[in-house]
This record gives sequence, C-alpha cells and structure tokens, in this order.
Amino acid sequence: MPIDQLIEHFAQYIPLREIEKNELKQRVVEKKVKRRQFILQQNDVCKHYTFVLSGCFKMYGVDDNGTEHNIQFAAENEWIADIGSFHSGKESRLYIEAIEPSVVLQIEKPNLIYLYHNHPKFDRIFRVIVEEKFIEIQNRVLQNISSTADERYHTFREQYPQLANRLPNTQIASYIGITPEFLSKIRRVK
Amino acid sequence: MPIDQLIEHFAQYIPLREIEKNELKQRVVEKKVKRRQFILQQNDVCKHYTFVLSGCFKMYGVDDNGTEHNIQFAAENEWIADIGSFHSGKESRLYIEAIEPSVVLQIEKPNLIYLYHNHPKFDRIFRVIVEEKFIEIQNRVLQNISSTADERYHTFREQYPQLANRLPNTQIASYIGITPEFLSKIRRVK
DNA sequence: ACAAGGTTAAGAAATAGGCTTAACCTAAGT
DNA sequence: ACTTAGGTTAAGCCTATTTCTTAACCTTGT
Repeated sequence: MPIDQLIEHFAQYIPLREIEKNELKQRVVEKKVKRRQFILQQNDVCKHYTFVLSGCFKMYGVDDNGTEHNIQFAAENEWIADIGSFHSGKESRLYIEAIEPSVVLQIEKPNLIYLYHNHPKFDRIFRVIVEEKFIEIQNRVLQNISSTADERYHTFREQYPQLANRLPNTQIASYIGITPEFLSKIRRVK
Repeated sequence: MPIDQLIEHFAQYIPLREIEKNELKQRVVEKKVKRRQFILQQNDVCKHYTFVLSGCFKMYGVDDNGTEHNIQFAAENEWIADIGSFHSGKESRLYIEAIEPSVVLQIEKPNLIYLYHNHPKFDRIFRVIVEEKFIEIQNRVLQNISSTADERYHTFREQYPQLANRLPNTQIASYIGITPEFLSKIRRVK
C-alpha cells in the first residue's frame, strides 16, 4: 500500500495512531505523473502538498530571458509545493515538473486543514519538517552569498550524492545558478 | 509589560487563552542586549529562540578569509535563532549579534518543548511562522541564482524598506553577497 | 531506431565585481 | 562636547568568473 510509505515517513517524526492513519488515508490521493508532466504551472494556484513516493521533481522559476532556475528538487519521501501560493491562494510564479516518471500522494488544502484541526500531531510533524527544510535552505543561502560556482557544485555533490548521480548536469547547473557549459568546465578541472 | 508584545504577536496567528499566556510568561526571560553584543557565537550551542522586542540583530557566518556573510536580520517582532544548532544540540557555526541596543525575550529549549507538549497551539503557531520564513528565504534563493547584485539590491530595498533605511550599507552588502565598495557603485548609478 | 536532449569542448568576449587607497563624513561612546 | 572608530563614496585598475557561440559527440527516452 503506497499510503504505508507516507505513514512510515511520518513515523520518523511521531508514530501515528490508527485513527490518524485512517483519517489520513481518506484525505490523500495517489497520482502517477509522467516525465515532463507538470503538477504546478505558473499562474495556477498551488492546491496540494505533494509527497513523492517514487521518481523525482524540480521546482523552478523562469526569468525574463526564458531561462529556468531550479529552486528545489524532491525525490522519494520528500514533500514539494509552492507553500507561498498554497497558503495565500494566489497564483504561483513557479513550475513543478517531473524529471522522471513518478508516483505521488497529494493532500488538498481543505484536507490538510482538517487534519491540522482534528489531529494536532500533524501540526507538530509539519512544523518539524518545515524547520528541517528551513535549515537546509538557509545553508544554501550562506553558500550562495559566500562561495564560487565551483564550491557550490562540490558542496552540492557532498550534500546530495544520490541526486548528483541521478540528475542531468543541466539541472544541477540551473540549481547552483550557472550555465551547463560552465558546469562542464568546472567538472573538467577536477 | 514586554510579554504583552509577544502575546500580541502570537495573537496575529491564533489568540492565546489565559492558561497559555500564563504558561508562556513563566517560561520566557527578558534580556537587554548592548550594541555589538552577541547572543550566539561560533562553537556555542544555540540554546534559545529569541524574540526581538526592540532593536535589531544580524545572524552571519564567517568564511576562511574572515569575511562576514549576513544570513538574516531580525528587528522588532521577529524571531532569530540558529534552528539547526538549537535542534541538534550541536555547536553552531554562526554568530548572532546586536546591530543596535536591543531588548529581547528568550525561550530555552526545554521550556519551548514544554509549551509544545502541553499546548499544541504553539506547534501550530510556530509551524506557520516557520512556513512564512521559509517562503521568504526561498524567494531569496531564487533571487540569488537568477539575478545580478544590482537587482538583488533593489529587490532588497523594495522588500525591506524599513531595514534598508535603518541598516548600514555594509550590512546590506554582506547580506546580498558583495563588497561595500561595490554596493556604493551600484547606488551611485541610479 | 530515431530523435531529442544531454555532455564536452574550446576559444573569444564580456563584465561583474574585487581590490586598493584615500578622503570624507557620521554617529557612538566616553 | 570630543574623539575615534566605523561607515560612505570615489576612482581606477584589474582579473577571475562566467557567458556566449558553435559544434561534435554521446545517451536516453519513446
């Protein structure tokens, strides 16, 4: 059962009771996503929190030149959403697209709110999940303002070795904020 | 009463009941902090969440050349902490320093945990606070990987006009990842 | 098996941003 | 109020980093 994977994921933070598991089950929808398929497009409102069962996604913005800039990746057992749009209900400026054929579980906002209100444990769990993500992204900010592209690339490899092997270098280049050609140069050297 | 300012702050998310207010009061400590005084130094463990009643702080890392890189500012009614160190109990690599004479309220970890466990409302409130911070920092990452220093500076002014007036430009330069001299050039132009 | 997309290459060109020095100005602390 | 440290602007030089362009080759998905 795919839901078990999610329950397992939550259990890393706090194990769920049977009631909570059942409530969760009823409010989560499984979805298969093809490679290159979008689960969020610019000017849509982000309606779900998405949990990745298998596969891999990227979230990115597009600048005035049409260049994509990867903000985040999400692979197995990770969450992805444009939280800003999700909360405000405003149109997103971002895209979320499958890099690989993927399977996900999605929770719609009203369902998530239901869970928060009836089972505060979910507040706790998501507080911790977001805190962890916050720490991660804060380190990235420090990297960005204090390091060269070369350092950023090697830090990326150390921090996400699995992703580094799995992803096309174009995607990594976009994530660290350089062109694919320049990334190729960086790799050539070492 | 300084605690009222914090209660007011929480009330923006969810109003507190009397019990919660009292529990909070007993677990929060007021502290005056002089300009240049540290509330966190490298190699110390971050023991508190700090809420700024008045004044202003910066959190920064120092690179191998001894250059400071500002990760975050916090002025009135904002929280500051090295969440990573706070959670893991490991030594921080960061500094938190008062830019102005300040007054803060601090909560120690055991007290915060007590509040979380006995009043799940605090889980909820901090979940939302961290989510908001996450959105903010995620926008900053997108800026960093897709914009020039010039654009980053002007975005900073738009997003934090109060801070932009209040802070020395050296601090802003450090925040957007450039030297003070180069920031001066940017300002000259427009 | 084909087509699309990813990877490496290499050279030229741009430029963004650093470094240095210095003079001036502002504001903090005594 | 005075002193001094620290912030600000200036100007010029400099160069490392990165983009751009083109291209050929290689992988991978369908």
